[in-house]
Amino acid sequence: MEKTHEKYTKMLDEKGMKISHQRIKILEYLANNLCHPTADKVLSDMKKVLPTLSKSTVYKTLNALVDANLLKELTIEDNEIRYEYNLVDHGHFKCEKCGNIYDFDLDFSMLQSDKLNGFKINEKNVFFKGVCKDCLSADKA
Amino acid sequence: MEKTHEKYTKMLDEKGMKISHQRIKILEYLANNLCHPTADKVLSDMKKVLPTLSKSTVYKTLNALVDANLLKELTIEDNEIRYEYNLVDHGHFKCEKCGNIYDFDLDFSMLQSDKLNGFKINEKNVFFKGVCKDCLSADKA
DNA sequence: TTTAATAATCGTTTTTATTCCTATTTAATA
DNA sequence: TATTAAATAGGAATAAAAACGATTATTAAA
Ligand SMILES: [Mn+2]
Ligand SMILES: [Mn+2]
Ligand SMILES: [Zn+2]
Ligand SMILES: [Zn+2]
Repeated sequence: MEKTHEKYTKMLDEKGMKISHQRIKILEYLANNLCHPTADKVLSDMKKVLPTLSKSTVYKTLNALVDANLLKELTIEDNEIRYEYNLVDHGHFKCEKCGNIYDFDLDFSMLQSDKLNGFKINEKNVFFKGVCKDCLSADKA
Repeated sequence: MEKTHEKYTKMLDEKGMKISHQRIKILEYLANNLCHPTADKVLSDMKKVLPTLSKSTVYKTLNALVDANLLKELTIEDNEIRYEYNLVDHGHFKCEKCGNIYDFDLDFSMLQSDKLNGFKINEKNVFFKGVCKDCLSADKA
């Protein structure tokens, strides 16, 4: 219990962030929930454990963790920001039926264009939309 | 004048959409403004020509044109939907300094992953973020 | 351990993009 | 031209995210 918290305490500390109970718990939540949750899902799930946790703290903390490069922000749909703990480059697939977001590996070095010569590229994003395997086979039945 | 409108009238007609002055003008605007404008920019620019044009008409029309596959929707940032007339697959680069969005060509057939075998892919999106050439050279000065 | 300074949290309010509502107007068609 | 069905205008409603300010927690020094 204390042991696992030490990990997140250290992560926050290394980024020069003040250690708070909420920050440790939110970071731990993201590490254990790799489903790309929205701020709202983070809040509603964590209220069960931290009943006094506020919406504004969740938003502010998630943004702070993104700024510190401890989390990444995903904008697949326009109406929701999603967060993820996995910082390794990978692509995303969102199923239009079930709404699940799937990770997939991709060689990001292949993604280049002569038109961007002289540009400083800080971030590469790849996302697909469609229907996932499970939903396709469910349709046949 | 009439001649150019015939083009957009035909495009709407072929999709089974009712022809209206607003729809023709909005489609024409998107064709002539390949800068990936937001609904708000479409409205404010077009108010100069159509002063009675309403917000709700712009939103409803843009959505209808996307549904009819006459426009494509871009979600690069979470807080704004952008629209574009160019339906050919291409990547996008958003400059974090000036906010400009640049198009670039890319071989989309290269984008695949074994993990997505059996998935139905309807849409592929690629966007980068960083600093554009112009902003970089402006920084040196 | 106490204290003081600083930063985070909470609860609320504000902002803003988008959608919804409906009376009125416009377009399609017979 | 008259009928009908759909689109528009204008404003109200919605909801995610950010801003605000009082309170509380964290940190580091006394
Ligand atoms: Mn992911
Ligand atoms: Mn484009
Ligand atoms: Zn699915
Ligand atoms: Zn720039």
